[in-house]
Amino acid sequence: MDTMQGLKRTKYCGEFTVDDIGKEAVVCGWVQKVHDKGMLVFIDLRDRTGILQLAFDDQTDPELRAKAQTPRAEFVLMAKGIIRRRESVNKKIPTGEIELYVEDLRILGRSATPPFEITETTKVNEELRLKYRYLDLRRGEMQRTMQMRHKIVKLARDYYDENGFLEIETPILIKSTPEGARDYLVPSRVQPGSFYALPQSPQQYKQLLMLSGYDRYMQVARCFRDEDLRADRQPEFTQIDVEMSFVDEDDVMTVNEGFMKRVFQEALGVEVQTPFLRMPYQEAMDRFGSDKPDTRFGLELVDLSDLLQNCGFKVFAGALGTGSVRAINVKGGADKLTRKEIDKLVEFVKTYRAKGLAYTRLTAESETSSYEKFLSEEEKQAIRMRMDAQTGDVLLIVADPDNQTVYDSLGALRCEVAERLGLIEKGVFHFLWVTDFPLFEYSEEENRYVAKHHPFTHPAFADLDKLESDPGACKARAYDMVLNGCEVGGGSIRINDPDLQARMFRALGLDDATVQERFGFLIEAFQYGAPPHGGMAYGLDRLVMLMLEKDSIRDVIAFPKVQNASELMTMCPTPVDQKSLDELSICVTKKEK
RNA sequence: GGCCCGGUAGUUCAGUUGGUUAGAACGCUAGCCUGUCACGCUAGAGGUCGUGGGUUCGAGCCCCAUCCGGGUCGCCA
Repeated sequence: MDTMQGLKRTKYCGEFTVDDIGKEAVVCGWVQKVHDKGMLVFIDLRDRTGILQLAFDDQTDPELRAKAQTPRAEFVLMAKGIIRRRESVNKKIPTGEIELYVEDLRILGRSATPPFEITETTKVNEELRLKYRYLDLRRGEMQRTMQMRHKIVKLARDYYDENGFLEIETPILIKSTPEGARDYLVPSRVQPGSFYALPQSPQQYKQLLMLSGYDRYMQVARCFRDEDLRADRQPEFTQIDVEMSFVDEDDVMTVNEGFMKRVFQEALGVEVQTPFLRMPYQEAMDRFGSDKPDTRFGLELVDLSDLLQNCGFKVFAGALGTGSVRAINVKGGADKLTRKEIDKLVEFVKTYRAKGLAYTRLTAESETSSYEKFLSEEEKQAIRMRMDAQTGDVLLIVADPDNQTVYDSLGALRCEVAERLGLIEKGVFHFLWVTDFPLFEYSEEENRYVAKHHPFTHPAFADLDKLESDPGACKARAYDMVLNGCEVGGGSIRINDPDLQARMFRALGLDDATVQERFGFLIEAFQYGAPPHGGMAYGLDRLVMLMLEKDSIRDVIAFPKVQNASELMTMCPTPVDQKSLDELSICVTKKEK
């Protein structure tokens, strides 16, 4: 192998243009492809900017030409020569009109045959890509993704800086508070039996920073949650975390709409209209069956409950009272939604606990329905009228005594149908705020109310007197930023009154001792002049994923984890040796495998 | 923890009703080639069909278990 002694790179491969013709140049990179024609040798050299062709011909010193025939894919080369115009142009690449006519070639690194070809087009199993992530990251698509991610983070820092925000780092080793998601725990060596937690978010620290008078804070913050993974969820992820003092909802929303406008403009060249639509939670549920509605298409939910008060059909009648009967009309969907397709949708809604899916399919030839025969002519007509049912339409109905089940199943169904029917336009970005969330939700598992957002969320002013008497009816001063059916960010105005915070903890069923043990420092801090404050946090990974229209969050993270929370390259987590465990006073009782 | 999908050369895949020696393309190796760029030509190597068990005269194919990966429900203040 050679050294790079005496050579210094002049420019990246992709930066050369016809203006460089005649100039001497030194380039370095990885071998994309060798075209060995015997007397003519071409090597495509790749770096993070693109590809430049190295050329050797019959005028080249035979020894050098022979050397040029030895590199294989992914060898690391450095070459000195003269940029010249190509005899035959390759219109497919930006540097296709020029080449480097090589005078000095150095082989700086050899490569084994890679487990997969590193090209733009080769399809490779993700499992293999992740095992060899360092090779996968060489691909142009990943290079562009990482560069875009960098740009978005830089825009965040620039934007918030220009608006008076300070980036302040908060600790990674923090106190464990078992409210909410599971914590990742870190054992303390010097205090046997005690543990730190990794932060699920910098929530409490950023609130304390407001109390300390920093007024506007932001952080690109790594967060950890020990919960099961999804296509859009990783156990460690990055938040753009923002907090402001002396603000209300409008202030937080306005400054963050500004960030979206800026980042979409500068990173993607997309104009985002502000202010965003604001939609109360209940409206989002009633119209879209979701608190993060995808507003890029219609298929809105329609409540049929009032039409079926005296209905003889048990499935519908049984849903009334505690629940409801709701439907979507798939306009003109009858050709695509065949009986067989509808059967699949029936199975689909069952995953959301719906017991079934009633349908009416109206084609020019026939009208088929799973339920109309159980209804009176008046009821049937009333439904069709309300749904604006016409020939070519398909009505899909879910009835359930639990409203949440109706919302969940129909909300997911409308997205599924839109996907199958191709109703979702590419390259469009629909933002909205969902507001007026419930403050609490009832946990069947814990048999008590739990905070829907987190326990520091300020209740709506109108509901302050209902905190104890009717917690289920209390609204929160919380807001989620929703983009194309995905929650990209969320936040709230926080409680700054220690008495109100204490009432909140009591409403959550936490006794004084527990509150003191878990949140004592916070309550105490709030005795010392806490300003009104609020903020929000973005899921950076999700934002990047949506901006680049990727299907998986793993595609925008350099070294992601797979579904069982392990990393396929290093194979962590791994058992540790007994000595390490002893040092930490840890005894492992259950060993897997 | 539940449900669904997948696992066959290095890679991406095909493999009929269970039937002889498991195929293709790309990649790889060797040789040839004076403008290639999805180069071309000639020759060649390469397989524990994820793993274990079972059914059968016979299993890549059927059954059971298990591992790995993906999607999803629960979970994710």
